[in-house]
Amino acid sequence: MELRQLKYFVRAAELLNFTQAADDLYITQSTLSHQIKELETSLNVLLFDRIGRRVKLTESGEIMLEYARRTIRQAEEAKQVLMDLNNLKTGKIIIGSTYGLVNLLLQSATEFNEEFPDIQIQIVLGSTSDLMQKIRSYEIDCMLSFMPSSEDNQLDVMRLFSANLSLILHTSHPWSKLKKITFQKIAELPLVLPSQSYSIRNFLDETLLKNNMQLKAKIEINDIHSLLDLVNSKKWCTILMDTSLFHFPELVAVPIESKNITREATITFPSGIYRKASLVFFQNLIMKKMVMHNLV
Amino acid sequence: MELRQLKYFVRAAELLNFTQAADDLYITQSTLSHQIKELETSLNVLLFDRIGRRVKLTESGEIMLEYARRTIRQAEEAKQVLMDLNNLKTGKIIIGSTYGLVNLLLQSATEFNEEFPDIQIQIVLGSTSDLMQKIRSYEIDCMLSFMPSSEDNQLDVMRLFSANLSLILHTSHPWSKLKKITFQKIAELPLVLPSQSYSIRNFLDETLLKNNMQLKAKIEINDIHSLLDLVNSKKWCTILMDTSLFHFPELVAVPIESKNITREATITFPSGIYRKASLVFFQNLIMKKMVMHNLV
DNA sequence: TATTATAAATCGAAAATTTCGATCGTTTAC
DNA sequence: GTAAACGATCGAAATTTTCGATTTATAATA
Repeated sequence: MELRQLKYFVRAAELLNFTQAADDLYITQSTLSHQIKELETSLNVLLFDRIGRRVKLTESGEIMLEYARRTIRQAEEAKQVLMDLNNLKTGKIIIGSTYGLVNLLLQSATEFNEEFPDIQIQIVLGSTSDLMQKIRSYEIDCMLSFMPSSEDNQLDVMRLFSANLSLILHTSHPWSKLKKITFQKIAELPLVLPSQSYSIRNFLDETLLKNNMQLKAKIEINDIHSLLDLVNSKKWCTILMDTSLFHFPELVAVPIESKNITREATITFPSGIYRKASLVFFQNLIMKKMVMHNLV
Repeated sequence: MELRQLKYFVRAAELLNFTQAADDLYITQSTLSHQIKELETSLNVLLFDRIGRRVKLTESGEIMLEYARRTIRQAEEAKQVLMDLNNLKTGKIIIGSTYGLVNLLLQSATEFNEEFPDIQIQIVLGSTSDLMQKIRSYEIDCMLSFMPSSEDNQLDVMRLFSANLSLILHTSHPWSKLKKITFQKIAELPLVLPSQSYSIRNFLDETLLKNNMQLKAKIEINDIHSLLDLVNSKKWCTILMDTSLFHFPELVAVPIESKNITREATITFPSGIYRKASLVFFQNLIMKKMVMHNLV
């Protein structure tokens, strides 16, 4: 058993397709096939069921996948600790985010880069559940998301700030000074809404359902920035979390009058494993930003 | 970085002598030298200080040693879990013991072998501190010892039974029916004592010191069984924990009247890591034996 | 049902890596 | 000052890994 073989195995187990996995690993399919077999021989166990031309993990394979990841992780942690020890500010951090928080993330990423110009920041957008799965398999270092405080003790979830479902208006709009607003009133306005691919949209739809309300969007769009551009043009309004307004000084958020319009933004790490220096810095950066914006 | 290199590194770090380590690993010194250098290159860090013809670990090396062991351990755990899953009752368990408990261990070993004839039992005798160090570096699977309940949360210590410092006599001796006896009285008897290499002897000496007492042994011997043979010949007495009497039906233990004559026998595992099926069986065996002998 | 496309296994050769044995250069011990 | 001990280095040998081509089996399609 060698780390190389474990890495090959993990990728093959993830893709369940030797050809693709081999491409991904920049080796040939024959090499992968051979090395998997070698690993199986050394463990004296079959890791894959070869059913015809397709493969699936055996029970042993499922278990081995977990241990293989842990072993690789342990080795990478060793390397990272040594790098931190030597104050080597190089490498990469991979940060997951839901669409609703990518705005916040991008700002922090810029500041991060000023401190660590040689550390690459890789951003992975996805749904909360996508990202949680990636955290578990160590594919991302941390994630930003709106999340119901989960009881999973494999995850280290920290609260960042509360966000309220709000009507987003241009300051020139007569209602922009309101302290709050009802769904009934909103129904009168020309609405642009984010498309279903955003979790905010699901949250809005659920909230409407609970309130026995309906809202029809005149326009749907799958890019928050473009959406806000539209609102900025004074012709439209939208509904977003009030914290999505970074960089639009002429827009205001009016909280909606209803129950359960609050969501908690969180940053999540896999728990119990070494947190590299750069990642700790990133975490502090994000949290400091929260304080600065009085969002806490 | 490969597991092979980590294994080479760990052995070299333990022996701090490449030539010896290479012998131990059944490779040549040149191979070891080369592979260590390869590892250092891949980590971009020096693991050893080469001072003249001698080597010592760098700070990075010390840290790496810990991570290397963890990584190797994780890989071996994977293998073990798969073996357990397939009900493969083969392999090896390595059990540490202090001299005072090896008697108990040997009995259990015999029973263990009846259940798992294909699992090799390797017994490592040593002092409590020796063994604790070996537990920490995963050299032994568990250990039997008398131990003051340690607060180390890296160790999983379980109590087996209490043992009292006792005078050991032949049943024919007039004092053999006594319920207890003082050190003053014992001083009148012809004593054989275990030599300083046994922890029981240290414990006895400390207890005497606390009681402002002295005892002179006529004979000292570094083998408990031979010592008991002498006592069995009716000419001698000795002082041991009362639980050391297995297999000598004609000997009795008379507890000594004094404070702090009790020690707790314990079985200790490294905590938080997978315990293979055979080891769990061994643990149950030992604990069941305790119940059977009413030692709990 | 025959045909085609897909995917893993297998085989032999090439490439790369690991290992070895011999030797070199220091350092330590006597 | 000499000999022994030890790690580094070098080139060659052995082993392992990788590759490309081919085979085999299966699923999809005509």
